[in-house]
This record gives sequence, structure tokens and C-alpha cells, in this order.
Amino acid sequence: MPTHNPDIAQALDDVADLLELQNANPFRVRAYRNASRVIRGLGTEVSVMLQRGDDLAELPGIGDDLAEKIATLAKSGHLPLLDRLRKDIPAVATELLKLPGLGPKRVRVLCEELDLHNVEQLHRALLDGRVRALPSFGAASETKLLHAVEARSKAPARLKLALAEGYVEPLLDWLRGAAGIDQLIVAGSYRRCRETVGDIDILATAPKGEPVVARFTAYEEVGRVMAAGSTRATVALKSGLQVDLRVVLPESYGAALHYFTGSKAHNIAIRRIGQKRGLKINEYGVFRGQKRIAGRTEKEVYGAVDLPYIEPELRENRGEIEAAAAGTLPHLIELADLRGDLHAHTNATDGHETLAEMAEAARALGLEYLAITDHSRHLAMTHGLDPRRLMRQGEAIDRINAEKSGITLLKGIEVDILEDGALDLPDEVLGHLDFVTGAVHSQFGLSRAKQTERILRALEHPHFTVLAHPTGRLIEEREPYDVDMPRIIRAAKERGCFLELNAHPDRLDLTDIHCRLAKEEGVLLSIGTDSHRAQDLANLRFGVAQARRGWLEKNDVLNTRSLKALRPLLARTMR
DNA sequence: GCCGTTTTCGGCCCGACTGTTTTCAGTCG
Repeated sequence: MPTHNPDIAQALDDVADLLELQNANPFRVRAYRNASRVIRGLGTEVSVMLQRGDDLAELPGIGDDLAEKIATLAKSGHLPLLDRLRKDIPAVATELLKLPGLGPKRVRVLCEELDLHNVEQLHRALLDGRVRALPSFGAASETKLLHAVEARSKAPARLKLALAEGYVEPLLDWLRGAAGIDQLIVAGSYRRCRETVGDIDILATAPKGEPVVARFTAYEEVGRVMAAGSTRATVALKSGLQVDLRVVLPESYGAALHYFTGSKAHNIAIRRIGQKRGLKINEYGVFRGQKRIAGRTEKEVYGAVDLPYIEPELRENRGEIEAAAAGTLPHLIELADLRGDLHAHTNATDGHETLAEMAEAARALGLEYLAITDHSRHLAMTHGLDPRRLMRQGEAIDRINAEKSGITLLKGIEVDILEDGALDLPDEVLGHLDFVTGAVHSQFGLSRAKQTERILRALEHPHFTVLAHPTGRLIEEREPYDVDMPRIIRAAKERGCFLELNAHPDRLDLTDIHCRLAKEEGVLLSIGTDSHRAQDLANLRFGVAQARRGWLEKNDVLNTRSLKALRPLLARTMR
């Protein structure tokens, strides 16, 4: 059975960890990490690429050796090198590597000197004072490690972007009170709008760093100061969220923002380009010898290596640098491009507001249209609609539309895709709607083959328009169900259907990678909020952020169309 | 392990902070 890309990427990462513990050449370690990132970012399964005869060694950073290892992994799920490393290196070493403050060198010292087999044994050794006696360890290391070991089980997972906002805004307000502070911005994965963030990176400009660092560490939500120097500091908030602060002079703002926004892989690639041109790029600027030639803005930094500005959401070293050099960067979609929302619920099922209230909220946001897509009867726990209630809802929509209040409601349904791929309402009922979005809400555990067939059959239905939350995942809570997404994307293209990019911050389903694949295949995406309350309509911005990470432009998104242009697109499948 | 407009060998991004091995290695981002 072929192995899927995330598993291949994980195996490569495991090799990198273990090689690191063996004190291998750091550049060899990097090659494995880089390969892992590249495989994770592929839209196509490696097994499919192999079947059609693609040469993996043409992928960036992957040479003949890694190509062969990746092919072995794809075909067999195993890698002899990995098996060998696992035999030679105790499993506890990999676990210790994850503790903050421990790198490969000190993990080796611990394992060899203390004969550790699990983290509990380290805990006891710390309490007995045996660790502080080891070379390269001392009293301070003991304290930090004790904290790390005891906190490891309750360490917060990565935080969803929307939740991170709640911590960031008050902290920024507090920092604005620091003496001499000028610019203040959040960089890192937060600025790149990744769906989750591991920590928060804040950049400030000021003539002197010390007062800003002092203000930062004095914030009332700070639980622990992990490091504090004259220009940077790291704290853990009481919630466990880690926050890094960096302070630079105003003339370095652009260089520092670029450096601090990442991703690391993007930065390394940019610096290498600079290096080839005899430039040194660091967080203070772009330098030729001692002379600073750029750095006040990010645009200057890119300009120094003859590239146009690259939007933060693209900075993952997944081809954006090559596209920038070739002048083919996408013109990314913006929130203002959206004209409507094609996924919303009302209190007829599990929403909280009436039709009229949802219509008014959408109008207030400046939307031209809103599709009402309540659940169908199979989803009994939501009081899903049967044909009679759906028809009554349609009449109510007609009455609201007749008022011509500036918003048009579309008659839709989020119809359940049943286990065999049939839809939960009769054809003649679906045929009376403006729009049918279908979704899987049950039997998440079907095999990949069955789940894929189920959805493909639903797409074949003559009234099917949009596949809602295509993988069913809940970020950090529920894995996506196992489906062959490239196949579904191709089927949507053949059938004239659309896929949803569900904008709910718990879902963001599709992923950036699948968005990009859909774009390449020519399938339009519908950014839908799946609103269950009026306030959820504002989640459109999270969908747009994800769309931008997926390289989507205005024309790649269905609901950037005016109502007039939208209707024929929806009608195309309503035959 | 990868890669090539100085190179098929010899490089590989760059700097801050910490603790401890009193001059810098380890770790992190």
C-alpha cells in the first residue's frame, strides 16, 4: 500500500532528528528537513508522481539520493536508514530533544551519563541533583529543565490564529506605552496567517531597546521571563503561550520585519541569493561590505536582490521566490473582493439568528448576497430541514428579497451526503433551489477508497454545486477524513462543481496546499463562513487569509462574482 | 545531502542570549 505524503515527510523529519542526535553534518540534517518540507507542500501524492514517471530529483533541494529514499518510503512505507537509526538511538533521546533548552549535544550527555530510558528517569535525576553535576549542566539548567519536564504534559498545542488574536491585541496596547516606541507589529507565522501559531513574534522599533524590553517583561500576563537582553526577550504568558520581542532601530525596520516574519526556509533562500551577489542580509539591513544599501522597508530588502515585494502569506519557499524572479507572482485576493457568502445557517436548524437577522448582518458588512444553507433532515440533531420546511423557508426568502433592502438571499441547502453518496433530499426538491452545497457529516471513518467514491458519487448528482468543508477536519481537534483530494478536485473540474474553502477558524478546510492544487486544476473555490451566528460572517477574513496562502487571486474565487455573474455559474450545474 | 555566472569539491544564512567548559559552545529563532 502506498504511503501518503505526510507520512513520508514525517519519516524524513525523524531521520533529521536522529541524525542530529548522532552529531551528523548539520547540512545533511538540513537536507532531510528541507526535503520533508518540500514533500509536505506537494499538492500531488508522491506515489502518483512515481506512477506517471516524474523524476523526484527535479524537486528543489532533492537530489538522486533523497529521491531514491523518498521513492522507497512511498512504495514500502519503510526506510532502511530510519530503521537503523532507530535501533542505534534510544527513543527517549528523541523525546528529550523536544524539551526547550535541550539540543542534540546535551541530550547525548544526558543519555550517556545517566543511562536514561524515559523522561520520568530524567525527572528523578533532576530532583536528585544528578543532572547539575554533569558537564555543561549547572544549577540554572536544572531549574529550567525541571520546569520543562513538569510542564511538558500540559504544554499548549499550537494555537489557532483566531484565538492568538485575543492574546496579541491587549499585549500590543500595553507595549505602545513603552518609552520611545515607534513601529509595533506582529511578525512570524501570525503575519503569514498560518492556520495555527506556535508562538508570537513581535517587532518594535525604538532608539533604545531596554525600555521596550522592560515594559514587555513587566506585562501583567507574563508568567515567566525566559530570556531578556538589550534588544530581544522571550517570555511565556500565564496561558503558556510563548512571545518573543525584538527591538531594532527605525532604519532596520524592513530588514528586521523580513527576518522576523520568516519563514525560515524563505529567509535562507533570500539570504543565499544575496550572498551570491556579494551581499550580506541580516535583521539590520542589506550590506555590501560595511555599507548598508537597504533595510528601511521590506520592499527595499527584496529590491536589493532584484525581486518584487513578496506577500507574507506566500513566504514558505514553495516557489514564490522563483515566481517573483519570473514576474509571475499572483495578485492575491483581498477581503474587499468578496461580494457575498455562500454558506450560512439560521435558527431554522442549528443557527442562532432568523433569516431577517442574518440578511441584515450580511447587508451591514456590505455583501451583495448571502446563501442560506441550512442542514437537511438526516442531520437530526440540528433539526435538519425536510422538503416541507425547506419550501416554507424558500417562501420567507422570497418575501425578504421582495423588500429590496440591498441584500439578496439565495435559496440553498447544506444537504447531507449519505454513506452511499446519495443526497439527503429528493431531486425535485433540490431542483427548486438556487444552489446546493453538500457535505459529509457522518461515517468519517470510511476507508480512503470508500470515502472518495462516496464524495465522487455526490459530485455526479445533477443538482450538486459546492462541496462544503471538503475534508471535515477540525484544526487540532479532528483529523480530516481519508480522501483522495486530487481526485476529487479533478472530478469537480470535470463536473463543473466548486469546492468550498470553509472560513471558520476551527476548520479552514481546504488547506493552503489543496487551494493551490484546485487553482492549478482550474476549479473555483467558494469562501464560505458556515455562519451559525450573525457575527460569524466576519470570519470571511480568515478564509481570505487561507486563500492567499493558497496563492488564490480574485478570479479563482467563486464569490468574488457579482450576483449577476454568479447566477449562470451556479445554474450551469442546475440542470 | 545538495549544488554550480568563481566551483563537480567545498562550500552551505545569520545573529542574540544564556550558562558555564573563564572565552565560547549550545540553543533558538
